[in-house]
Amino acid sequence: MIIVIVGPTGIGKTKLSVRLAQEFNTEIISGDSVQIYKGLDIGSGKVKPCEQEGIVHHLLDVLEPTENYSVALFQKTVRQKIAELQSKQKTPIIVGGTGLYIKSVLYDYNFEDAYRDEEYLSQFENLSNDELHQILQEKDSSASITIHPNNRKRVLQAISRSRYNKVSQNKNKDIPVYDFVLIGLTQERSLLYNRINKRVDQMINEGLVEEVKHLYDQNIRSYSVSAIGYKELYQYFDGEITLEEAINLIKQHSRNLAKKQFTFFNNQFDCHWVTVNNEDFEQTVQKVLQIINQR
RNA sequence: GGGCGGGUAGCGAAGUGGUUAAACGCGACAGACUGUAACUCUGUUCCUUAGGGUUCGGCGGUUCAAAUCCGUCCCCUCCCA
Repeated sequence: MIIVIVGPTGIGKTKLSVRLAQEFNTEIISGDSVQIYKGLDIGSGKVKPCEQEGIVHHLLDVLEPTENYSVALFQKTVRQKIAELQSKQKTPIIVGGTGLYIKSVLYDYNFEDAYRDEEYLSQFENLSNDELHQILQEKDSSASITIHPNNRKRVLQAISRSRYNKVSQNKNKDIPVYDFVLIGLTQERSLLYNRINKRVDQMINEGLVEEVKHLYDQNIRSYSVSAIGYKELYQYFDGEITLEEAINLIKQHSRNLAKKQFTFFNNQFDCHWVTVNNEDFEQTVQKVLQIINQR
């Protein structure tokens, strides 16, 4: 069995996962697309060494900020980690907020044959969104239904994919490939938003500005630093906005992210939702343990 | 006290007599989701018992018709005293 913890940013996934890992004497696999990067610590909400309680954490700090990451890579490495842990008779705990990444591990997503072929796609450069969508409809009608014509990036991606897969892969997205318990942490929206705002202030106090300055000074302009907490401070260092504006934007973008995460987990997963009790976190832990032990 | 500019939906901001609750942006809410997913994209957003009803600082007026014209009062920015 695999234990999976999902939920919006700032809800307490990290804290819960460490407690569970202690309880089950196991290790944690991060399901986060930003914490994978070295040097993006405070802003990504990465577990601090002092919070780890000696628990082994996988998939943190494995990429340089200049490297690219992808769902396919995530799926591959996490599936390897799962196999490793299971061969040691350990229950893998996957924790994170990147919905698609986690879903691609647990369900039958196949990335093997399909990748974005820029050279092939270059021939479509001058076509309009609607023309592109028309092409997709011919190549993969089921994909064309879920992708809006204006979503050019995904339309192109799907066209590229259809080159290698005659039949759309979308139909496999709800076929599980593991035995897992899926716990979703939740909380009243206004409470969570409050927590998020405070957490951002805390990040600033812990030295987020310095952390980002360090990346900025190395002239890192890769995709990694377009993450929330980084892109806003880059704007500040570029002199486009004030520090105060940057902080407010980080808060707002974090709230927007939490909202989007709720949407994904609510509609793409069938979670056991657990409402987090901030005053008595142990109560939350017990609720989660109860759900896991019912399996 | 005098002069200028201005007060438009949660906020910002178009509109300056007549296809219209009022462009657009932001925010908020809801949603889609197989390769940058902390991405990309979509819908709704005055009230409504869905028949309608009330809006563009307040009040009054002109007009068949006003956010748009006139009068008056209130508030704000800037300038002169």
